[in-house]
Amino acid sequence: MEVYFQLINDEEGLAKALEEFKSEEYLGFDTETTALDPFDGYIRLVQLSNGKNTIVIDLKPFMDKGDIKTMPELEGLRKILSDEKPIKIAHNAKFDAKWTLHHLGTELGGIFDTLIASQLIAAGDQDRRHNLAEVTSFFLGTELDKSEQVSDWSADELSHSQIEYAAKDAATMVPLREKIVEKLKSDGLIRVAKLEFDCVVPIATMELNGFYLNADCWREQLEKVKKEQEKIALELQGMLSAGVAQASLFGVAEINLDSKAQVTDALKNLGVPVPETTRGWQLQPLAKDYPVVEKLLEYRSVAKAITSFGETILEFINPETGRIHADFRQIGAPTGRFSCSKPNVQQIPHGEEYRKCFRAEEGNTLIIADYSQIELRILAEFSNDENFIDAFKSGEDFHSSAAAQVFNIKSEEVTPEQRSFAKRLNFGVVYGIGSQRFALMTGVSQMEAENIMRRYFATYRGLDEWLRNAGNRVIQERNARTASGRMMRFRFDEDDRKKIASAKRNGKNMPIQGTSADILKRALHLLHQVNTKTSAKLVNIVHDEIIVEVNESEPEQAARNLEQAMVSAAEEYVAKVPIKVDVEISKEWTK
DNA sequence: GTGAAGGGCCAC
DNA sequence: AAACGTGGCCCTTCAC
Repeated sequence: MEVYFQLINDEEGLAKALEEFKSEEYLGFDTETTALDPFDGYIRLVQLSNGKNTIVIDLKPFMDKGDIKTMPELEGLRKILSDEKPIKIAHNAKFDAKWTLHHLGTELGGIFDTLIASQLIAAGDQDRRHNLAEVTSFFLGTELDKSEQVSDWSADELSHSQIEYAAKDAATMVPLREKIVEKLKSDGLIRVAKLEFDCVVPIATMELNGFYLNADCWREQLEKVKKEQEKIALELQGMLSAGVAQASLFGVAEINLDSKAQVTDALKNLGVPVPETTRGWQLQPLAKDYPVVEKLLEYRSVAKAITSFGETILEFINPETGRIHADFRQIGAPTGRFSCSKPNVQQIPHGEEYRKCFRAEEGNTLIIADYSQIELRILAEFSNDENFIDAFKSGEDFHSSAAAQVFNIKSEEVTPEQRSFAKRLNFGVVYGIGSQRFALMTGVSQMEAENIMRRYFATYRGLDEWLRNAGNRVIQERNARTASGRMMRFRFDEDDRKKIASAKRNGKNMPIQGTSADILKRALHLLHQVNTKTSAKLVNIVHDEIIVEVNESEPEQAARNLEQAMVSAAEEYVAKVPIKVDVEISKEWTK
């Protein structure tokens, strides 16, 4: 592909080019930066293209003159980027949004993200890749040379090849969007695409904001936990080696407690009926009969917290901001959920000793808000089940209400055991639990488990029917959808019973889990609109939870704003069931 | 040494 | 025989 492009490095050239571009509906948009992290480098090039003409703006000469965040010479550029129109077409717009926000002081407005669109269309197909070269090849059938991507963008003089590469990336965006839009339309993905695009800037902003972790607090807690781990390790070592001591001529044999093979051997030597795997839920039932198993589970839960989050999490504290700027993937799962890494702040253990180290900075406070039972409310909405909906409408403890209905007794007569059955089933049905698993987790016999499940589904006929239909539907259609139209595709052979069973479970779970993700994303958009007018800063999200940091002088208003955004978002998708959001104002990430 | 696979546990 | 959905990250093991 030949591209007509123009290198711009002064005010006059920029003004002239932008004059031509500002009335366009769409512009291809890209940046070249000297680093991947906006805290580590600067923006070298900004490229804009209407498909016919492409401009490559070299920011270096502007930077040499002063602060590019405020200089009047760049006002036109900042405006075209922040305006809703023209819509900027970018691949992984979060990246460019972070850089323009941090270095140009400009919040990107009007986004079409070809990466997100490609992921929506692939709908969970693991074989598809979504880098720009692959996406271009898939939708346009043309090859894109990315060899200059990692070249030195800080050189005084950029090579012709570098500039041409930069121009091509932006120019490709315009025809690429046209092809992608066709596919979004034919797949019924326009609404969800809009939902996702609206979410890009809130997430970019959140990543720049970061989440404050108090390092001293963390180290202190770590010391305590390490001591505890050593103690438990020693005890476990003693209990396990009792079984192999006879085999060792030298007395006590050392067992690597982190080795599944060695631990399994040792357990067998002690006469423990070790199941196929030694995963927690398999071992749990044995814990009450075998103290060594209980000790092992204790060791593993302590060890996990140390190994996974130990010292390494401190390395993620940015020296400039003193905060953790984790990496969020907007479509991390095919259900639409976010995933998070480096570090995964969606996976911090619940224990207060860990969470209390995540807090507001001096002078601020946190607002912690989470949806109450959002997935079950979505299931109630979808299934239209009168009893299930009533249990929510009553406003009482949901699991108790459910237990009362299932066991046909008064709420006040529900025993803790009955509530526990109901609770586990309520959660389990969302995943397509089977009676075997239910029996194992509750400790009742298989037959008893089947009985309880039969009662449960007899109470909630509508729910039962919806789940069956969802399972059948996915086999017919080979896809499942959420309320926003988000899609997940399934591939299986007619006779592959395992895959079919798995697809059925997915067909039940994906619409629920995915609609919950839709709602959270919608809430982030609504929240962002009001946050920009206040000091409130989004700092973390965990699937059904949003955490905002705000000046301690005005937490009540921020809390109301957050709750309002979350409730409104959910009500766009859930109408028959009340939505409940629990809000806490706290200095620390604890409840 | 490095990298991938397997197994395990954390979050929701 | 029978698996309860989505992720990330750790450790061990094993191949090169």
